[in-house]
Amino acid sequence: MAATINDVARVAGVSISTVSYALSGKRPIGEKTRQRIESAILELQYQPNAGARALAGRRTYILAVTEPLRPDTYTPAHMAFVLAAATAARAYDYDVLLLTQDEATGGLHRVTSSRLVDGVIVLDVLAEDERAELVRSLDVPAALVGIPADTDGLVCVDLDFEAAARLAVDRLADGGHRVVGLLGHPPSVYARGSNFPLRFREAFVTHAAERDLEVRLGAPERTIAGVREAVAEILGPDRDLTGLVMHCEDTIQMRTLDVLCAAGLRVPQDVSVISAASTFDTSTFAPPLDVIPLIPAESCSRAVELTIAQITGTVEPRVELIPPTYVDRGSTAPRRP
Amino acid sequence: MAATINDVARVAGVSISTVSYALSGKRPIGEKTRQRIESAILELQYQPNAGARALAGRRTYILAVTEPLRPDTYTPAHMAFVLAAATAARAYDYDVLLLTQDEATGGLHRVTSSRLVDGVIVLDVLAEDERAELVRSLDVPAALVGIPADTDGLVCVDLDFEAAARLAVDRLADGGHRVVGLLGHPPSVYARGSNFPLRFREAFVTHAAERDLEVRLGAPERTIAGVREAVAEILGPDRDLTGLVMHCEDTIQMRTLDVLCAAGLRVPQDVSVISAASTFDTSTFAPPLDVIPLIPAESCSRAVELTIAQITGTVEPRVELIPPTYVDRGSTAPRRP
DNA sequence: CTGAAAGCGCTTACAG
DNA sequence: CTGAAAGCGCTTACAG
Repeated sequence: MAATINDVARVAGVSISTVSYALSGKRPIGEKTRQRIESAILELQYQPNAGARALAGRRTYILAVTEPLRPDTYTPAHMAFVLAAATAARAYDYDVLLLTQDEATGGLHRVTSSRLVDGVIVLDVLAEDERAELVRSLDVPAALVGIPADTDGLVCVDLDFEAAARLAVDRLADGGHRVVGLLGHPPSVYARGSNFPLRFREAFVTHAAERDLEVRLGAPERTIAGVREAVAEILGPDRDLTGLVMHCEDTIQMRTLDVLCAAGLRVPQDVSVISAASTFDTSTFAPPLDVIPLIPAESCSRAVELTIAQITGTVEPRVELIPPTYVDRGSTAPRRP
Repeated sequence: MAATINDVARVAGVSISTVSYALSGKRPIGEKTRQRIESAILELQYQPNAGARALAGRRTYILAVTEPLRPDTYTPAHMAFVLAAATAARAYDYDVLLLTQDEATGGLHRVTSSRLVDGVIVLDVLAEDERAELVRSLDVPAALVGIPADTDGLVCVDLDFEAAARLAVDRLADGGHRVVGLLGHPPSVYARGSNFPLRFREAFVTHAAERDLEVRLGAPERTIAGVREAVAEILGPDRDLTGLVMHCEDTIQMRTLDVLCAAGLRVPQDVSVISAASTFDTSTFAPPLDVIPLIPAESCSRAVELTIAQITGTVEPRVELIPPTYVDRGSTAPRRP
């Protein structure tokens, strides 16, 4: 039914190897020849057979993307990464095979050893992640978006969460704030061993100490009551807190702003607020928030790049940290006496 | 490097065709033979090469899943469908190739005509959806989850949203409620041409008229202010509304409950509330809500089933509507005089 | 600049 | 119940 390379060769009056080389560009083709091949391809609507190409070329042009999507996972952010990975892959003419939960390791094993995929992108990496182990032992082209506890032999890419935390602290300290708070993820997220919330929190505490700030930590549940409670606690009985950093889901951030507003606290006049390592758009919040963005496209396209580099050559194991940037939207101000 | 079927055959002392048949089960194998083959496979850690299998067997065991993930799309719900499709596919030993936005039609064309995939699952179908056209003209095994305006020649599966709307209306009407409201999606969702919100709303209005109810419609924005405004409007100046159906995102539903609570209205004593066609868990809401669930696993596994049936045989074009069910959690009560 | 041919690793009639 | 062999549709040395 579908046209094959033989059909194209016949119609163009050349050999199939010439057609193949014309397609891959791996050797020079005469001008008239290339024209004849091109029109034959158009005429026949030829599309190379993926299976044959994979078998002969030892390359499927498919990348596995594993994203466990665990319960309690914050879907929009994780999906943003899946999407970014897919988009980045397409930019290199790769397709993406989606591997989810139950398949975390079994599926990875299956698709790599059957050569269904040329490489692997690992998303939502835990500090202790069996997928990291597997990738290491499988010795397959791969990149992790996130940093496991043991990075030995692995290629990892991530936002520099420690630097992001320091950036937020410095912004507040430089503004003269003395008492600052961190509103983090729900407790279960820290318990699960997701590594970046911990990395952020530790760096936050450490650097705040270095800058001589008093630090208060909150880990609110998603409910309105949970947020209200955490905010009240972090503000303190005297409401002496004047700097607030939020490293959590958009729902919690929006609710926090609701709560501050209801409490009669103005941003930034009474409290300076920074949204840290956020994947969502804080410019539509009321008020718009200063943000240190976490850009999925950035880490994912680098991860794809490094994976493909491994497919076509060699890449030294490494941990690449992406430097954070600060976007000012007027939600911070110097502390008022 | 990796073991091939030839290695297995050699180690087991049989021909490669016997190994192949042992693997596929397409012809009976002697007991001792099967044992020898099995242990050879284990010993060599043999995994059939996907490319070779695709080429010779004309089957890749991959399904394309297209989910545009448009801006303004409600990610968690859509992801739930992608996940459900992936899970359902794996149950049939199929993998899933993820096709996103820009690739809506171009990608579909590419992966089907290169025989990269055996079939297609189309998610988040619009009333006018170019993917529906494409699937029709490509004549590839496919199923849509959702109902386009023109279903001619297509296989479609979806929750029966009309029946769901009637179910909700009947519940309220039977409880003696006379003034009922529908809190729907943000206006942009209706504008976009997503078909199920419209199907639900129309059936709601029609059936409420049949049951002699006064109907009020709201389409709030996601913000707290937007919800507050819509709820106030729907309650009416006299607050004579006693039945409320919500067909919208969880954020809006949670905020609506906040607003009702703040207004001093109790559920179900003052207002009976039903969550309709919801993919999320309403049992953790305060209060837990009666729900007519929309279960992604249901429609997706049926869609996968019908697609695979097309791959292996013939399936008549059809529109399959899944009957809704009602889960009582005590958020509705008879109207008090 | 181009072609003839081997080979990638399977599946499946065909034969016994 | 099992084997020998053709063939799936490409890529890529090898040769000219």
